Amino acid sequence: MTEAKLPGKENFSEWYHELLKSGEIIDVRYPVKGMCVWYPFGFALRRNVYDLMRELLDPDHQETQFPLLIPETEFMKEAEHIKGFEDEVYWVTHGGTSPLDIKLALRPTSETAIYPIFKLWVRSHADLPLKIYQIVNTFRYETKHTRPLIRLREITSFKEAHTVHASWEEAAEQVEAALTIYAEFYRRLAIPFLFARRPSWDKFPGSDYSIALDTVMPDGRTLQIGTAHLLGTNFATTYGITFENEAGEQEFANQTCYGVSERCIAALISVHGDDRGLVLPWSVAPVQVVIVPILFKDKERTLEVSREIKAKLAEAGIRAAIDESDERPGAKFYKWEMKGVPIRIEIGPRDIEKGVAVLARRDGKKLTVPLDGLLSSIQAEAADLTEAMLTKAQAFLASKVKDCETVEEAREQTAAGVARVGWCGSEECGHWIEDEVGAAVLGEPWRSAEKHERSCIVCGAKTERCALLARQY
RNA sequence: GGGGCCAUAGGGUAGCCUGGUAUCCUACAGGACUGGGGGUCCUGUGACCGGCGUUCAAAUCGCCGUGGCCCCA
Repeated sequence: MTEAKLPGKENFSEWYHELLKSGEIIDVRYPVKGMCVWYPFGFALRRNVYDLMRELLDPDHQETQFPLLIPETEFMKEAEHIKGFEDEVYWVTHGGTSPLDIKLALRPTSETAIYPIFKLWVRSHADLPLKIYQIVNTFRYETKHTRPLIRLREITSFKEAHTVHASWEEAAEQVEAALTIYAEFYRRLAIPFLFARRPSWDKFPGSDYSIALDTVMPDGRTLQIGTAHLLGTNFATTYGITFENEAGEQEFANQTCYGVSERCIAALISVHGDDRGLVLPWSVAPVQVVIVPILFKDKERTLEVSREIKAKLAEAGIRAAIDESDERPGAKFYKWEMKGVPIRIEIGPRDIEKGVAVLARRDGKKLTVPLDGLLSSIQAEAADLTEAMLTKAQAFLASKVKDCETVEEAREQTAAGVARVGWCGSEECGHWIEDEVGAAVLGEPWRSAEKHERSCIVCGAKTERCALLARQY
């Protein structure tokens, strides 16, 4: 079944590409640059992950969907926003053979599709706050190298939320609420990350400020896996989103937007995977338990017991599968390990005689458990496994972030990790750092408790501020 | 933005320099024996990225396109 072994994870790029294929996540062979196909198994994983996202958003947001095409006239309204995206927009210029009067953009993100409608939906303070989200595909004509799930021309799974508020302060609170939701989302996926306030030159075009979540990939480069933007009244002014306040006056609304894309899946795969393949958290694994019957002697009896176990697990809401194929047991073990299944149950004639089963965790631990306590054993091991994954991932991230005092040190550190350096916060010093260190300024840590006196690595000014530096995907 | 490498069955490859019959592994299909960590044997299916050019003849040489990977900024 599963063919070639994976290259070692230390060879990250090769490992990642091979795993997408062998783990049946993404088929990269679609003949358009930067556009990939979800295998059914990968799509099942995607669905579970996005169901989790919905679960977290739905209490306070409404899901919706806006069109893919945006008329040029709307798209071109917000000057700063256009500047940020115009080089990477796909345009629809023809309907059949007739040129269109007004070109249509394939959304690179949906602000300019949504906000003209927000203008209609928002009339009075009673309509606020308005909080919606959609999970859609977006298109960006990337000129750099595309990478499956990481840098795409068609982003297939962009979860974007858009909110409207009466005041700037309330919008800023919403940004914090969004970050809290994302933190919980990634906690459940056992993916640790860093919050950073993006530097002014890297904020979302048209925003007041942007907060990002970055995780650290196995090679030490960072991956942005979520952003939240305080838009203030910038777009509201452009699109005329006003509301009547309690005093009866028309006022511009304050807005936020925040998004997560399938990069969350890239992170999931990269952070947890090992040399044997995917390692998926229990909460989102398409197959949580695989039962491998050991078929010799009384095959029918073994299959019968296996099916009973599967039925019992399914009844408890566990996604279980039996591998009844004609492979040898060893081949099945490798196959399902490649697919990241958290728990495997081996059951053969000898176990049935003794009333037990062998339970093997994806992290290698193996134990024999009695059949009548199987369900609770699985639940306990699943919880422990998830905890172990998070602990391991956190330790890795912690090992990849270091305080640096000098440019040389920072340069060395960012070769395979994240450097934290004193930074006065000026744009001039920021650019200097990027040039000299040869890494990007991710921004200033956000929600970080620890503050202490430093000096700017460039100008030497005393400051409590600092910057996170890294090579980015 | 700059530079390099590459494209041969579903996947991985040999052949290309020096033009002529496409190699091996794996996967897949059928069968037999097997079965607690990638089984064995038999039989079979399946490929030269696209276009143009050079040539008696192109996987091989040239040009263009498309797609992929890596490095640097």
